[in-house]
Amino acid sequence: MGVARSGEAATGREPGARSGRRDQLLEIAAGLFATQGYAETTMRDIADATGILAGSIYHHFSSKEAMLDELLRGFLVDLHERFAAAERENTDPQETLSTLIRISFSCISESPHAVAVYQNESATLQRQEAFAYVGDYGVRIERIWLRVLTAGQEAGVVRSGLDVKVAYLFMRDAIWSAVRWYRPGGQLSLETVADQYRDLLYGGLF
Amino acid sequence: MGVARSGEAATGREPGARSGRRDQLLEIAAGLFATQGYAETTMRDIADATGILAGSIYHHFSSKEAMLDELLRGFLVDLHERFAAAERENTDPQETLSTLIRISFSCISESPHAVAVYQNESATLQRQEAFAYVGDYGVRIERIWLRVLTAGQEAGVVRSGLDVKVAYLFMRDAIWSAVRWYRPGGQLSLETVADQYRDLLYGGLF
Amino acid sequence: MGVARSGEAATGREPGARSGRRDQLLEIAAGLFATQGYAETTMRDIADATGILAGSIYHHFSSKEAMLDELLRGFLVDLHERFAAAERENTDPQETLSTLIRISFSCISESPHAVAVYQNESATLQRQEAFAYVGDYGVRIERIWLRVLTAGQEAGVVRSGLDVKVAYLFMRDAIWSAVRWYRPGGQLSLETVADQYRDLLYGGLF
Amino acid sequence: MGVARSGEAATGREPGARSGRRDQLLEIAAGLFATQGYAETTMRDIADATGILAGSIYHHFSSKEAMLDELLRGFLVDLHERFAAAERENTDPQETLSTLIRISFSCISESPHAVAVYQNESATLQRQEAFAYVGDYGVRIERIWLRVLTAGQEAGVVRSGLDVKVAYLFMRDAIWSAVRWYRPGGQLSLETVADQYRDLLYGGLF
DNA sequence: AATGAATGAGCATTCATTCAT
DNA sequence: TATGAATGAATGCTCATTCAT
Repeated sequence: MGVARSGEAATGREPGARSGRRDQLLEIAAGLFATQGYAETTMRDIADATGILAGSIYHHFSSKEAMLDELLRGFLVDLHERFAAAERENTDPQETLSTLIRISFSCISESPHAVAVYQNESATLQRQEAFAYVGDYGVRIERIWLRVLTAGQEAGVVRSGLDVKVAYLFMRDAIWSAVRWYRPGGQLSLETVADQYRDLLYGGLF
Repeated sequence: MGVARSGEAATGREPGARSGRRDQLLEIAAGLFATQGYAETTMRDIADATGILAGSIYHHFSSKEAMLDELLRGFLVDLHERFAAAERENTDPQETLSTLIRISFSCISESPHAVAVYQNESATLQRQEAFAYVGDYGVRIERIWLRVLTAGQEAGVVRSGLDVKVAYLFMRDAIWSAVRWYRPGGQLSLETVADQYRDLLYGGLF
Repeated sequence: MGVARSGEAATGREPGARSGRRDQLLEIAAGLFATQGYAETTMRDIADATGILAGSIYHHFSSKEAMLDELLRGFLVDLHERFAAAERENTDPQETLSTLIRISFSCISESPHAVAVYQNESATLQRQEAFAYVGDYGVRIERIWLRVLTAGQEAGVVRSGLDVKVAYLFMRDAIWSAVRWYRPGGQLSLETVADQYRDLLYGGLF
Repeated sequence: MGVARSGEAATGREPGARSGRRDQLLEIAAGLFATQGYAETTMRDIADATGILAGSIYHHFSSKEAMLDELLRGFLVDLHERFAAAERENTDPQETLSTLIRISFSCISESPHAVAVYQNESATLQRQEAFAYVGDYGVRIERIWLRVLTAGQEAGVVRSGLDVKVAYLFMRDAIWSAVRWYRPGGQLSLETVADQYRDLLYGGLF
């Protein structure tokens, strides 16, 4: 978009804009993958939306799968890191849980496309060897949540009758599914949704 | 459909198995659509799994789309009817809500494939004219839940601070998403899950 | 045409109605071949129009090609016989020519479907070994016309400057093409058309 | 179309050959459509004859129908324009008629494939919405001929007893059908045929 | 005679990918 | 970097034909 090609100061690209086309392609692809589905999105769709020809994408990405991989891996690495940091830096289970929920909604807000793609495609993807890491990260993230929930139960702040695994799945699905209907700029602000969700979860959990 | 041909008793076909191939095909297709995705499932996949040739499917269904249509329409008509009946026959909002939740889990138990397909494909499908009814039924079902939640709020049993629309989406997503991970015959019985979900929702709602 | 198969008497079928379904099928097929084209007409089209299932046609005809064959062969045998008789029974070239033209229009009137099929498909068909006879009859018929035209030229009634081959093709195409636009029961009666054509041809020929 | 790429002179491409493959494909397709029929010609036939794979055709044409459309539209637009110009630029009816006939034979000589396809497929095509223009051009062309014939009748050079519509159909069919048997380089030159046809028509008309 | 299920070959079309320019 | 022509495998679908009932 508006890439000044002629010479661009002899590749003296300003930091932050980095490899323009590459980022642009990945962003556009993410949007299409999220709304149409990965399989339903063709390289031509991506190319058309970017204003180049399909074959030219291969100068930036080795395959369509590589685009999906980069998108998901970036998202999962970041998400896991943020969750892990939250667990590391907090001691109070209830506080930690609040942070995990807040991080989740931040992600929906910041990378809705990646979240949607993860929601829609991860089940199918995990069966492919190349995307086994998607399942791995899912497990690692689940373990964090389970540890926090268990700690909460031991601290007596989370209901003792609860199966923490069920509670985790319940929370995970409720929260992440919001990406499917949440439209930024719509009637509801993400904060409002996040607050209501927290109340609903807390009322049920504690 | 369900034509009882003379001699059916003679061939010892149990009632319910009815028009063999057609039902078999739809069931197999449903399973594949649910696990691989509609677009990712080829007519050959379905045919192979059934033990016939791809072209032969067209003796029973006019197109791949027709199979999806029959699957979704049957599911939605039935689901809507059960929800509508629950609203019609109950007066107490909390009781009604319990029934709606119970029906939802029944559906997940009885037609997991249809539920999964609906979960995974409805967003994409609604943009197609031929599947506009998918969105229509979604709206009708939402209205039922919203009426029940509002009635609950007016009766003072549902928290007054709650945005019923947000609460509905929260419940809907949490419940229906269970189809993605629930495996019949696994560690958790559906009843256990349903009970825990009801408790989590009630704790949050009331 | 009108082949009396053994057993016809046994079934007590009134003469003239003969083997009902078979004739009916061939007639319906002829109509469809004529209007949609042979390749574009499916066995299902024919079956639907007849009120039976496609597979059932094979109780009457061994193949789709067999239907076309029977249609064309019957037409060509009959046409050739009539032309040959006209040549045999007439002595005056101009009289004979008139008869040939009259026979042609009779055919268009009596078997418009067969004429149309012959017009539309003969070129493609002649390349197939099984339909080589179509070309053969074409040649035989052409020879009759050429003999009559040559006799007319020798008798001094047909213009001497004329290349009889060109004249024949001119006449043949003009006359038979009428089947493409002539609609019985329309504004023009076949007689009117035939008269005008004869005048146009005579004016040009003599 | 006709994009003069830099280096075209360098590659020594003669002007008129222009965008090689596309033109080549359309020409080859035209030949196959004309001799085998449109429906009977497969994309593989065209691709094989061109020396590429069937799928590659779609790089140049969006569909098989698009090829037919381009062929017919180009032919009809050109033919109509030439007929219209002839009517516009001539005052004497007999002279105009001569020109129309001459133009027709020119077309047969220059674009025999397009003429043949039009002859063979137009009847079937007109029923399809996308090819309605084929019928429209047919009507427009007919109107030109009818106006000229009528003017000739009023000027007293065309026989008064003639139904001009019948005369037109007679002429049209006789002339255009020649494409079916005329082979350039055969015994008869097109000029010879055209001359004989003109004489035959004039003898009949005037 | 007719049905209806099935076959197997073929068709137009799509699409990720490659590569010379 | 980008183009555009080409590939080759796959996809949904059609259709003449067969055959047990």
